[in-house]
Amino acid sequence: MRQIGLEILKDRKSKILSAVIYHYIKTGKPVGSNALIEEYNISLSSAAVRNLMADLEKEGFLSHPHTSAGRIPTDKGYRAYVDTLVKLQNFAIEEEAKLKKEYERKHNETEAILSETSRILSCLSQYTGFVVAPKTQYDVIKNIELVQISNEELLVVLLTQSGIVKHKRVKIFLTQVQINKLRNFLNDKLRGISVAQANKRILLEIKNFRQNEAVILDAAEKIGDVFYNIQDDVYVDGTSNVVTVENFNDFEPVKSLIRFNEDKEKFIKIINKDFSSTGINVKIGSENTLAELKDLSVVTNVYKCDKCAVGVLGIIGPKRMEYEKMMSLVNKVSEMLNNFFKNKK
Amino acid sequence: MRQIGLEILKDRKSKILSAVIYHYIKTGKPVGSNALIEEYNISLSSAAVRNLMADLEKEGFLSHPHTSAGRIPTDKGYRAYVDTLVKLQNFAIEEEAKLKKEYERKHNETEAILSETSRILSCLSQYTGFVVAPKTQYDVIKNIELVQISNEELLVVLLTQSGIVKHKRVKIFLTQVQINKLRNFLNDKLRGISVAQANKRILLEIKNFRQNEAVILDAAEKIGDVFYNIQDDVYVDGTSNVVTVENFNDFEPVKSLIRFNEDKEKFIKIINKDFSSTGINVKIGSENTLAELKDLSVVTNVYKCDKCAVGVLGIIGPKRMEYEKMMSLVNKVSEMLNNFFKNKK
DNA sequence: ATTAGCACTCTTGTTATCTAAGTGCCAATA
DNA sequence: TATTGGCACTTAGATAACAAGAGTGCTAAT
Repeated sequence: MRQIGLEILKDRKSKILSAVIYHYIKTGKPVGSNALIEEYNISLSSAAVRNLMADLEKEGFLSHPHTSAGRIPTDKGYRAYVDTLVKLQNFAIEEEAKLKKEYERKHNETEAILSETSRILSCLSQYTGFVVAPKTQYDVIKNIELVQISNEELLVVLLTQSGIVKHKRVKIFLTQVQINKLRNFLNDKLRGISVAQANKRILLEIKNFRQNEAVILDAAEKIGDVFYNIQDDVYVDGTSNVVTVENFNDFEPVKSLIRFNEDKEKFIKIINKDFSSTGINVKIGSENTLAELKDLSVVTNVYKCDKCAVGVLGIIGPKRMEYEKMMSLVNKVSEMLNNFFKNKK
Repeated sequence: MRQIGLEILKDRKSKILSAVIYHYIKTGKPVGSNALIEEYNISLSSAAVRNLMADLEKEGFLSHPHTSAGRIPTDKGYRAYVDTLVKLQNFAIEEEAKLKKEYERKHNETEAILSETSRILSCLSQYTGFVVAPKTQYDVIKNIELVQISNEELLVVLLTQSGIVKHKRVKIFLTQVQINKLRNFLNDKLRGISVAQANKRILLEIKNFRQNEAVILDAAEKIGDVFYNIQDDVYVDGTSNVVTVENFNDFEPVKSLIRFNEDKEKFIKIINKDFSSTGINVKIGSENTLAELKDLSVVTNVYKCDKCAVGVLGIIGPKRMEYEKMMSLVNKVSEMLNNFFKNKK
């Protein structure tokens, strides 16, 4: 982890850096020395400020679009800003109340809550909001239901602790009596354990239960495979918010963002890989492993369900975002989602 | 319905119109009189062509970006082109084979097929492809499964003829014995009828079955409500394809297209309203009721499942699209989806 | 009816010029 | 020695002038 603290940035310098970034985020235009001393009470001459900015540029925190332009932050600059200069804001009381109400309104369907949460994130941030569903692999099995839907296909319906319902067809044919036996067997043996463990457990139990009908055990084995191939969902909202001339002036970053959004599988993989550490997580521009995100910043947090199954939520926006606000927002919303799942138990 | 046939366009004129639109679609630049006589074998002078183009402009088929520019088609021009001048092309044999293979590969999960179909549409068109799932209201009930998931919530799982699985939580608590009775009751009475009729049928049957336990009948009534509020799904792919400088040079149409895609409910409503007539359907620019689509063209066709439950599929692209190709594509893909559902029965 | 020819219009690209913003550096200063 | 005022220098961006090119509309001739 990079450690760029106030320690190594002399006090005055860090004040300049902070002011430059703050101002750039507000205006989107390169910040000159005069603009700085006018708008922030800096008791220095413009020349002194220029010297300091030149230093900050040498150290890699700021850069120059061209010789005669003001300074703009580099990714390293944003990073220092986020690491040391940002304080989480308190939420406006009205907004928090509004949020709470939203969650109380429809509290039954987990999927609806997740989708609503991504909408809330996008609305309040004015950027792209997303919620990756609790990782099914770490989720706990609550119930398994079986329905014969044709003479060659059985529908397996899985309900997890976090309230998510998944279903999959499997090539199996059984009589009603056999289905009942299998259902009891599966629920008996798998209820309460994680989805990831399910397959192993089935194989284990099959060994112990040789007295059961072979057909049923074969079917159980087949169903075991289902648990490996469960695709998690992701809810994305507000992509159009990011599409503005203000944020970008050519189509490429926009295109790649949309493409990223459309490829759910990739989305989930990347998000889970890069953003699964606990606590608020910020990746700025090139810090993102994915080329599609190199002109964007991502702010995330994990949320927990039953202390083990976890999901990730967050926002994606331009690098020039109000980090304080966004981090506070993501923090608050993940808290609320935690609460939702806590009450669910 | 507009009727702009060859009847009212004198033969030579319609040839000019056709050539102008064809050329504009290819190049994207206003078409001048010289370009026309050079590239298409028109045995007229440029002046004569100019006169004809002036006529076509007066009649509203062409327009002028500015005095000294060539002509571009109006929406009315495109309409005439599509209505009278387009012939469906045959599909390249390799492409058709590729398509067929795709459908044979994964033929079990209906949802997967629909999602795959939207991907195929987007890939082959290079625009946005979409598939609206078969209208659940017109779909036929195949099976209803019930799972008590807590001491206040019952999960209702609905499987339809077209292979789509829907689930919803309902505030009901029953014993296992009661659940079994209710399940039998529901499947007995509802299997084979359409989702739209389900609620009415339940109410009817409740009257006839007063001997049953009141708790169960109350639950059945509650479940009846579920059938009213089923949200259909829509699968969209390739939105990023439409986002190019070639198609647009400002962000607004792109933004509104993305926003439209994100609001599934609105999407489905509009598509169902405007595109549910059978046969290939084309709406050009301002012919779309939705402002978001006024700079785009939409090509759709319906697909049938079991002769009654129907869905819509199609593509959304710039007005300047190759209509022949797109209409042929949509036609072919809807045919294949029809086949998929026919084999399913 | 069709065409050749020409004046006219408008876009596009190029070049030159000017202005404003902002830097970098240096000599003066407290 | 740290800070400051001053000044030369650089660059983007705006504006205007100009030429070239494309294409039209109209008219007179065929």
